[in-house]
Amino acid sequence: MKGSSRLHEEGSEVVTATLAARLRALAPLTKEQLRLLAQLETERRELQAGEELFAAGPPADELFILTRGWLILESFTAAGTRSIVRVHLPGDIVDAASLSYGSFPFRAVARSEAVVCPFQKKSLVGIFERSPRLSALLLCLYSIEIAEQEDRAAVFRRNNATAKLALFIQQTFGRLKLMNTLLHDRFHCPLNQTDIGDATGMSSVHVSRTFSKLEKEGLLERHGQFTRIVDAAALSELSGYTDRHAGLDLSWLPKD
Amino acid sequence: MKGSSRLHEEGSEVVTATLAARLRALAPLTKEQLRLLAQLETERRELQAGEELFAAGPPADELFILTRGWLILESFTAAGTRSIVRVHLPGDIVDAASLSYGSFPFRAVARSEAVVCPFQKKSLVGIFERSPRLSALLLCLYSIEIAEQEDRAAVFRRNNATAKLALFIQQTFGRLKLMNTLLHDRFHCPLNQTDIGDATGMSSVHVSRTFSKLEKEGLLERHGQFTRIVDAAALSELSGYTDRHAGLDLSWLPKD
DNA sequence: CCATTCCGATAACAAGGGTTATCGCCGCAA
DNA sequence: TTGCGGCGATAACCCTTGTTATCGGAATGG
Repeated sequence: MKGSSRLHEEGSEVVTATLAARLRALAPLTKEQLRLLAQLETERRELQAGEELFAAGPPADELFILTRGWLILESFTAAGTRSIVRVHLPGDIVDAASLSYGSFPFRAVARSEAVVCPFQKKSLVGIFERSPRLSALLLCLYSIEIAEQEDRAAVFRRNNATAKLALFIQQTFGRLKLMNTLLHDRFHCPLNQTDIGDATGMSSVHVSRTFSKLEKEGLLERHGQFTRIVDAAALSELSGYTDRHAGLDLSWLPKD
Repeated sequence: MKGSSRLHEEGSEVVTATLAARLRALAPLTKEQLRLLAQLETERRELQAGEELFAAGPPADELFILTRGWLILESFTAAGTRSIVRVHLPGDIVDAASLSYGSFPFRAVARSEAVVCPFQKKSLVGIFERSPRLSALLLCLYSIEIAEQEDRAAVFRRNNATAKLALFIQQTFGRLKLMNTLLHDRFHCPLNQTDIGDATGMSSVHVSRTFSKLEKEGLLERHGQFTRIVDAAALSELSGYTDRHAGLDLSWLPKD
């Protein structure tokens, strides 16, 4: 039993997804289009939990597709307070916004064992030149990102810890479920309560309080790093969560 | 003097910009590319202050480019609390994220006299098919949007009213300055303190308190709806503001 | 000219959540 | 086995901010 981690004992699955898979989940793609996307994912780099992918500052001429594991984007104030800007899951382009910038504004750190595929920004040109459909789909991916970010900002504006935590759980779980025919209604999260606090804008103490409250009220159950959503409807009520991967209209996409 | 509004007396300029102007500010465009963009801005619709552009819910097969005035995007919780998700200025695609969605998630309301150019989502196909460069630039526009939204979320996470207000002022002023060879260091904002509160996640009372504090400390001055930034450096220190329209790297863009 | 409405300033009070500290559990290494 | 470090739970205290209410000025309309 020594070699098998508790993770596998409890039935976790390895979370894996490519960008191609993510886009194909949005709309059908031809073999040629998949081939174009595959060119972005030829290189491969493995990261250990805690390893830094990039620091804030250095010039950014490449981007990374996260294909396995969890990765966070963090920023620090002058005073040293950390804020987790984004929790990345497989299929994400890491720090998608840095596409336009000369240097990375945030630091990226793996929170579990992870795999990324680095590619040159320049390689995107091939996609823009050869496939209007993929160009449009990329824009859709970015616009979904904006929508989710707007949802987060909307909840963060009102200072309600319960809503913040509920939204975090729903969004994270929703995105895991998207790429993964998942483990029932239960998911594994390698972030500790301090991380979750920095991601939701609350102290770790209050994350603990709020988690306990939600559990006591029967909305969820926890077992170590695993969370089971018991009453999704009630959670959504609290957070105002809407699944931004549903309700899409991509009928206008170009064919090729 | 009866007909001339106080606005003009104090030297406000009419804030106007097209999407073409916005993109051209990012990177040089050919006449042909400008022509393609102009096709999105052929229709035109005027709005009065307070007029609704669209409600939350109805099907969305068209998008709007705001070319003049101020417009806000608002959402309401079940309890009736309002949150202003986004303040739109000329050159913006209104609710850019709704590109991918079948219906509008938010309500859009003009906050001053405004002009929008409606266009069908389908018309974007022409751009994707004919200009890789414009396709890429659109993606850049969206990624800048994400970056600004991330900045907002980062500040909203830490509950610091001063930082929230400072960031709001800096981001808004920065974007006005971008499209507008502006009025010195002073700008006009048609939003009242309740609006600003709903946009920054604070009560109108606290907006008032915080504004007064910033003024007393000599970081800014107010005269009616006009605000003059006195100490931009100090404001940035408070909010951690960085201008997301600076530091761009678009060297990788396709030529055509 | 007065009534009404909108808005910003201010005060008093309440509360949600941050801060700090302590404790206990668990896994891991010497 | 012991010691150490990371993590979550819990308690006490306090501060920032929300809430409610009142007031006064400015603009608007009859």
